[in-house]
Amino acid sequence: MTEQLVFRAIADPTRRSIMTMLSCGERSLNEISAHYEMTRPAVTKHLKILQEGGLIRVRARGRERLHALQPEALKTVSDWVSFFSQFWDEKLADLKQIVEAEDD
Amino acid sequence: MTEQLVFRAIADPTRRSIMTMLSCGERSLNEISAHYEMTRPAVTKHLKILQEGGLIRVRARGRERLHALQPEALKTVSDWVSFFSQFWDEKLADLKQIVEAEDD
DNA sequence: TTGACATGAAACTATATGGTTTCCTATATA
DNA sequence: TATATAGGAAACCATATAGTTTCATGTCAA
Repeated sequence: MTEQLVFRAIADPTRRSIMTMLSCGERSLNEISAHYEMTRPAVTKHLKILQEGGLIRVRARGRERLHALQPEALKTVSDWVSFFSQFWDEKLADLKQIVEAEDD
Repeated sequence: MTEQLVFRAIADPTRRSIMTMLSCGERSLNEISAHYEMTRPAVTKHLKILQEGGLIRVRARGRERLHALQPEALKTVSDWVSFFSQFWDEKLADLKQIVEAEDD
């Protein structure tokens, strides 16, 4: 099941931080790893897990690999949380239903 | 940071399954572990991690320990996802802002 | 075309995680 | 009070995870 790959991907704080960074635009591996204490291969592994969860996509530009956010994968998480949100925010749940109905 | 404990708690499929089960009402350890192949001590560990994430609360009733869902802890996740949802669902993000503004 | 640069890959390590078995304690009840 | 029941605790195990170092490969640019 792919759902698990998303939850696994967002479970690590470094990976969530990378996602935030990529929300500003695509970045090369070097640009990303410059922001962390860990080595480049360590960041590469995080990027691979993000990719497996469908949260980023990668494209080559010359010798660089540019990583871009693919936030639609978070719909999986959003939907899962929404089920429980009915227990703490009826209003939000209702509005969400309205919004989703409009998409039909 | 407590945020990490929530993401850690929901990272495991068994724990997410337990949360779904508890959405129907509080359950004792025996009732919960009856639904899984694993042993009782294994379920106990999952419940402890859910508790550390603030996702469930536990109370004693005689020799039983009743576990109840505390879904408000998922607001942490909801807020985090909402930041990214602006990139894939502007309408939902807008409505969410309206809802939250009403709470002031 | 040679060197510098961006990345990939492999081998290794330490710790976290998810599970087990065994035994102990507390409570309810025949 | 003796016994069954609900759960806690400790010791242990296998695998996954997060990191490292070292070396190889492909591409740009002087």
